[in-house]
This record gives sequence, C-alpha cells and structure tokens, in this order.
Amino acid sequence: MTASRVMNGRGGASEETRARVLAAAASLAYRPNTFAKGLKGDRSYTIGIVVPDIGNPFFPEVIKGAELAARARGFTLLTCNVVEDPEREAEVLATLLDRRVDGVIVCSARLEDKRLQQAIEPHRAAVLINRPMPRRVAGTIEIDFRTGLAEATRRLIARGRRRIAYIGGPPTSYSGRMRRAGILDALAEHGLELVAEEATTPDLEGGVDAARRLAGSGTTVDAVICYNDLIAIGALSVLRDAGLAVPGDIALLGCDDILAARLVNPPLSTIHVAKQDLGDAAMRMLIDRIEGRSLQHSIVIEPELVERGTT
Amino acid sequence: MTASRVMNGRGGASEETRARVLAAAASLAYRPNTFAKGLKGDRSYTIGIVVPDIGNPFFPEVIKGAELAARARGFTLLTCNVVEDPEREAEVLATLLDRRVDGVIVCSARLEDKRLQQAIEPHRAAVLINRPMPRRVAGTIEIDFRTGLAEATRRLIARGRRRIAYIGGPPTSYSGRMRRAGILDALAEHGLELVAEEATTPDLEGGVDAARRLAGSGTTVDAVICYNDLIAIGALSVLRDAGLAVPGDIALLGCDDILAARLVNPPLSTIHVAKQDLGDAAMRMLIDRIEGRSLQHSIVIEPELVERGTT
DNA sequence: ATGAAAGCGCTAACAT
DNA sequence: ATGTTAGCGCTTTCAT
Repeated sequence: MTASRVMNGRGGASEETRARVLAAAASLAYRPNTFAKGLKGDRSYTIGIVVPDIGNPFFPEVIKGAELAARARGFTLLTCNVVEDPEREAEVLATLLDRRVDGVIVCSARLEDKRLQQAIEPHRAAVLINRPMPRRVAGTIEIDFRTGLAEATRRLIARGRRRIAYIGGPPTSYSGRMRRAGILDALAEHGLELVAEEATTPDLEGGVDAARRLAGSGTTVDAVICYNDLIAIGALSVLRDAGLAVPGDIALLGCDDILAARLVNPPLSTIHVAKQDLGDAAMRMLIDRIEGRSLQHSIVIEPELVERGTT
Repeated sequence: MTASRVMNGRGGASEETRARVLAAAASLAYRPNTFAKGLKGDRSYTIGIVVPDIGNPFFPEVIKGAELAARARGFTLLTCNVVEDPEREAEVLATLLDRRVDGVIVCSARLEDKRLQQAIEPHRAAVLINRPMPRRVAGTIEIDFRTGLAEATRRLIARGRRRIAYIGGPPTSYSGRMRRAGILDALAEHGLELVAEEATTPDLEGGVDAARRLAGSGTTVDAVICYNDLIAIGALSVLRDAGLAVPGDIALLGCDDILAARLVNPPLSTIHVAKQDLGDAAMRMLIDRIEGRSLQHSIVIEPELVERGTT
C-alpha cells in the first residue's frame, strides 16, 4: 500500500520511505500493470477512434489532431479502421467496449441511425464527427457542409455555370446528404436543378468510374461538384483524357482540401476543412464528457471555399 | 467456471447447460472484461505499431496492411504516432509495454541503435521495418533501397545526367543512409560524385526549403534525387517557380510512390514500395514470433523504379 | 505514517 | 458434467 501511494504521488509517506520505494522500483525496472489498474479502477485512460478508411488522406489528419490532444491529457488512442463497412463499424465499437475504453470518437459513421445509437449508447462517453445525435448519447462536431456547399454553388452560378452535376459518395454518409442539400439550396434560389447525378466510392477509382459514367450519359455539363477531393481528382483525369478543358469547358470542385488537391494540375478548387482541429476539438469534447463536465454538446465548424485552378 | 467454459467454446458442458448460459449471457448483454482476461492470461491480443508521422501518406498504408492482417487473426492494433521525435519513440514503446501488448512493429525507427534495442528488448516480440537488428531482438522487414537507388541512379546516368544532387531526410533514418549509399555506389561506378547535398524534414515544406537552398548555392545540377516523394514534390514546385524545365533542365526522382506522386505535373518518377504488403508482412512475421514459430528473421523487399514524367 | 483485508472478473488446477 | 479454490496486480477501506 505504501508503495502504491508513493508511485501514484499520493503523499502520506515519509521522505525516507518514499526514497526507498522509488529506489526499489527503479532497480526492479518496475512498471505498473495496466490490466490490474483497469480491473479495479473504472478508468482505462484509453480512447477509441473509429474512421471509415485510414487510407483516405482526410482521416490520418483527424487522427493526428486527436492523438496530440489525447496524449497531452494522458490518454492513449486506439485507432480502428472500418474499411467503409457498416458491419465492421458495429463490430469495432463492441470490441472497444470490451477493452473498456473511456470513450469513443466516431468519424463519419456509416451505420444507420438506430444501430449506430445502439452501438454507442453502452459507451461511457462518445463524440461523433459529422453525424447528428441526441446530446444524451453523444457530443457532435459538425462541419457545416450544407452552408459551405451552398456558398460554393452560388459562386459557380455567379460565374455563369448553369448545368451542374454532382458526384456523391457513400449513400450512408450523413455529411454527403448535407453537401447535396446545400447544392440544391443554392440551385433552387436560381430556379435551377442538378442536371446529372452519380454516386460512387470516395476514392480515386470511384471518381474515375463516376466521371466516365457521366461522360457516357451524353448529358452536357459545365460544372461538376464532387463529394470529396479524391473523387474530384479521379474525375479530373477523365475529363482531361476526354479532351475537355478545366475550367474552360467544365468547372470542378472538390471537398476536404487534402494535400493532393493543391498538387494536381490545374490545382483543385475545394472546400477546406481544418482536419487536425477537428480531431483536437473532438478529443477535448470527449474528455470533457468523460470527466463529467459536459460544457457543450455540439460544435459547428464552418468550412471555407478555396478557389484554385478548376473553377 | 461452467460459464467460462461455455463462453470460450471449450466444451465439457451439456447441451442444456450451454443453452442456459448462452441465454443468460445474451439477456445480460454480457461482454468479457479484457482487463480481467489480460491480468490472468499472458496474452492481450493487442499489438502496438509505431510510426514516425501518421500525417505522412506512406504510413497510413502500412498501418492499413498491418491492421487487416491483425484483425484476420484476432488481434487489435494500437497505433502510435511519434511525430518524428526519438524521445517520443522511447516513451511510446514503454507505454506499449505497460499495456502488455503481445508485440510491437516499429516503422522507420528514429532512435539510435542502443536506445532502440533497450526499448525493444523487454517486449515479448518485435518486428522492425527498415532498420536492421539482431535476430534475437527483433525480426526485420527491409526494403532494399540501396539496390533500388543504385539502379535508379544508373538509369539517370545512362540518360546523360552527370551533375546529380541528393536531398536527404532525417539524419537518424537508417533507410535514408541506405538510399544515399545506393546513389554513391552507382555514381562511383562511373567515377562520379554527388555535386550537392542537402538534408531536410521529410515533408513538402522540407522539400521547398531544401530546393531553395540548392538553387541559392549556385551549383549547377541536372538531376535531383530525393529521400521521399513529399520532398520531391516540394522541390518540384520550387524548380517550376524558378523557370526550370523538368525533366528538360533537371530530372527529379522521388521515393515511396505515394498517391500524390502520380498526380503532380509532370507526374513524378519514383521508387515504388508496396506499402500495404509491407504492413501485412510485418504483422505476419510478428504474430509468428509471438506464437513461437519464428520461421524467418528477415524479409527483404525489392522496390521498383517507376519512371513517369520527371526523368 | 504504515499496513492488513478484501475484491475487481477471469481462468488454471484440482475436486466431486 | 459441474463446482471450488486460489491468484493475477492493483486500490479502496479500514485499522494500527
């Protein structure tokens, strides 16, 4: 017991005893056993973070932000990759529960509402990124894509674009629906509608496929808005191969502002999201919830249009 | 005890008892306590993976490969980001030990040999990616950058390049030293030497800085080989801004073959590394070591030159 | 200031 | 086929 007190800096031990304990610990290369600590105590100082695909450059940045914030407060991160599969998401959330994590952050959850709520409720605390949820169940950090995309679409219209197409991402993505809604909002203000629409996987190949389908459909289009930058970059290569000028013939807009966006030619116009800040904010909110001070339930981050060479 | 037997599928329980236990477990939403399991047993079915920077697109791919392999065998991954700091690396390896992971994979370790060995030895099993180590201490997966870069340099020389510069990465990177050695090997075969050399951080900004220093030094150069693609892409933008033609005036070669490499303009010639395979191979080797069947100690993967538009 | 007892949830070893 | 005992390493509670 005395040793325990000394090792945890609880005081209540004479200076001499303290020194002896510390010396013994050092000579034995003592390290506390996390399992024993966790078995008794009700805290594991571990947090789970779930992302749809770590291979998508958006998420490592979020993880990085979250990890830095976690570490600063003495928490370790358990990163779980779901590979875009809702089943895996449920599975992973259960595993995290078994591991007695103190809380979970779920990025862009792919599970439908009811099952998501079921998977999350048993957790002591949770924060969702880009997905609404009753405050009792989870805190939320939302990027206001609806406003962001409405704004961007208005800009496109102001530049004379009328025949706008949308290439969407996973059907289960809440933020994807918001992006689409924002576009429709702006379009409606001008009595316009989407002239074409495709849905695809949120990666380069998905962009290539969708752009090909779009080109094959014969619909004339003067702007394409994409669910994310990866899709936009894939589409860009198809447009270029088809001999279309970007932005001369067709304007192109991505979303996320990943590293590659400014490297392609022409550099991709996109909607910038502060990815590390997102992870940082989520982690702070989660730790607040874990520690019982639930200051705020919902944070909304405004994304920012970055016009580069494709609009 | 009977419940334990049923839950672990150990048999030795009547069909009727089994059903009752399972029913009770379901109605209680029973989930085993990982800490209690871990406290008793000597296995946690958790593996730690340490990377220098999760923000560098190379590593998420490795993690993805490792995670897929781990999950297939019932292990969970603990991902740790070191942000290029050797101290953090030692710290993280100790934390992983506290968490009683069954083993660790360390990617491109930044710690110097002695401390690295000390940090790794107490672990039950370890595999290092791109760093040699005595077989008793850790298994290794190595990409043969020396041969790869020698080959690539020979190709550059064959194309008439003579004034070759190298922009290196972190001084503590073993694989960086191998890359450099490969270049020197090929150069020496033709009685050549490096005409200039810079070292920098392995990211876009590092590439920009180093290329500026190179340009400012006044040395004429007709080819630049870079530690990785990120540096090469940063350098590319500087060269372009300086009005230099790539590859007309200067050839440029990266390393890793990250996604962005084929997206820049002109597309970057680079040395392709099978990143997911790397993670997969490391995880298999680690699990073999954990389970006592240490089939092989060292795997060498040959990288492959991909010539695109910058050479 | 120090220590003894008990228990967290699980399983290996040993009965019955 | 089923149950009992004990102990993994730690901390909380209650003495001394």
